[in-house]
Amino acid sequence: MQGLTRKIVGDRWDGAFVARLRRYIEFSASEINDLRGLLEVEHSVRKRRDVVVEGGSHARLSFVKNGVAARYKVLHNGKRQIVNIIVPGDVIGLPGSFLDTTSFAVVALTDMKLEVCALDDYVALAHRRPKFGLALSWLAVHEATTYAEHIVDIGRRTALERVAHFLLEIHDRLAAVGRAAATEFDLPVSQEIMSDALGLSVPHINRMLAELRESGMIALAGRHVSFADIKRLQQLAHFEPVRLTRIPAPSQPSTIIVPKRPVDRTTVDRPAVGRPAVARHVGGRAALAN
Amino acid sequence: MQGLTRKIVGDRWDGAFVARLRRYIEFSASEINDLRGLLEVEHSVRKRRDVVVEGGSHARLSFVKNGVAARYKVLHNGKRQIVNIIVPGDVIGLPGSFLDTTSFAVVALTDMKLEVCALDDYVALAHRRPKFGLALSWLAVHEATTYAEHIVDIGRRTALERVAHFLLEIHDRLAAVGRAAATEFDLPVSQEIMSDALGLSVPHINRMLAELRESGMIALAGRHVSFADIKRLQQLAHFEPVRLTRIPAPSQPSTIIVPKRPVDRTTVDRPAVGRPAVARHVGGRAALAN
DNA sequence: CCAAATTATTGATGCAGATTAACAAAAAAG
DNA sequence: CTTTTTTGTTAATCTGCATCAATAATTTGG
Repeated sequence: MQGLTRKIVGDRWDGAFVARLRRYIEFSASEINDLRGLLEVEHSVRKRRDVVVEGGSHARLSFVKNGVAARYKVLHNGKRQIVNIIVPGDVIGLPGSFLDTTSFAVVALTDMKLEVCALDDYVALAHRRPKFGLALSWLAVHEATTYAEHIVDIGRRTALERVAHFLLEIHDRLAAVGRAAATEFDLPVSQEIMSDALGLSVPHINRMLAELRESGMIALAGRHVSFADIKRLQQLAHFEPVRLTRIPAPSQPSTIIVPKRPVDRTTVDRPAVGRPAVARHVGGRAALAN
Repeated sequence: MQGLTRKIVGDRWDGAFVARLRRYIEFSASEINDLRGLLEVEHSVRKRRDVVVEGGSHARLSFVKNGVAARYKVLHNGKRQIVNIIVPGDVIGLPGSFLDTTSFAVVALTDMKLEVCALDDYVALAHRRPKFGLALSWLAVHEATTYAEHIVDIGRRTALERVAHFLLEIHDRLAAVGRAAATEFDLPVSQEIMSDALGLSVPHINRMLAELRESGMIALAGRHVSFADIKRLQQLAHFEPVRLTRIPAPSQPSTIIVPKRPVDRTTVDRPAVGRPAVARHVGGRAALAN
């Protein structure tokens, strides 16, 4: 299973996390340096342990250098729902550190290495360097988008589609940080984790994986997954990777007060797509942007 | 149905949206004024129309002054999943304006009034006034948290629990912007919308509502809902409102470079809660924060 | 105020996926 | 290398909710 740990990028001190921020906006060496000043020395979390992100004034952000975790919630009926799988380059503490009544937990699925930073310090940095505040916004929006995709997954996809979508998403996110090859990767989670992430039972996950194998879309060897027919798989799963725009550069660098903008032929209110976007049982194809 | 429109706060020009930002951090009059400078004149969207939020350089943020909308995605199999119900004080365009491949749509469920602002302008403002960048982060984190709750809802709650949770959540969010009384409100959505939000069929939504009524937890008159036994309802739904911390004030106002922090007895790695947090079929109770 | 469209309600039938229960195969631990 | 623990696999049975269908009540719009 250590094919998973194939170290490619992100193991240098400023690896995965800085790379992640640079996906949204460029940072100068001195800016990166300021951020570095906030980071505590590297932390380790062992497999199966909880990653703690206390709220209040002890809130922190943890940047994952290495390893995989799951953010989850347990209901009183004993059922657990995993909300997101966390991979290198992701940030832990994004919902958690901001919540009064703290309600999601994170458990390490493998041994992990983290860079930890006090939220207060990060906010102070953002006051001096606004780009960091914006970068945090983009990070949070990215997170929200991933969650939105998961809602669609669980709410409206069949079991087979869900499993296919899960494989494609995890692969895509690992590949984005150099942890996966083009059409194959080591799945970093057990079927039990998948079941709690997808709202399905373990036996059924197993059957769906078997079905994907039998129908020739994937090949499985232990936890090593290869996409034998990625096109068909993507089509089945209705998969579309999440890609954010970059943070726009400010048109006029600063200080000038922008005048009130005139009304242009804007946004809002338009004929929609022919029929009632809210059709009774079915719906047509999707409408527009958001 | 116009009990819904009981105008309390949020109808003055700087109503719901500014109030929303102030939930996270205090703004001075001059700061608010800068924001005001970016807003285009008020826009209207008619019921059933799509709210357009184009991507790329035409991206915009729309602040809901009035009315209700739904953010959704339609799959190729024709099924629609509503990801979130949008109420006054919410922002439209948070995922949408940041996505390259634009994949979520927003439809107005009632007539709406919006304040629209170009994303580029907002970002430029955030460069001058870092607080706005941070406020956007908090807004996005709030959004992400709501979505996370929806994942749990759809993934692990029974149909009855889901409907109960939906009612409580919408009520809580409406009450937060002065659009609902303490234990009653006008449900701003049809059962069909609920069905697409909760991943259930319309007939089943109907049956679950009937069951909640018969068991004495709610009373229904058309779309007017009263919580007859809110305690029991909350318990059934395992409901916990989303409450974010406020943005911490910077300890040293600015410019001073914060020195590298020493390692304190930190976060991470701890015995977890007794047994394997990842138990086979069930799970124990929740563990820690995030 | 009437016609058309949308929304709510109720019932009968079927299936996707849960549940339970073994057992096999791998990892981990010693 | 052996024991223990975790993970994977398969099968039999049961059920929650979808689906389909039809009708009643509302709302909207001309």
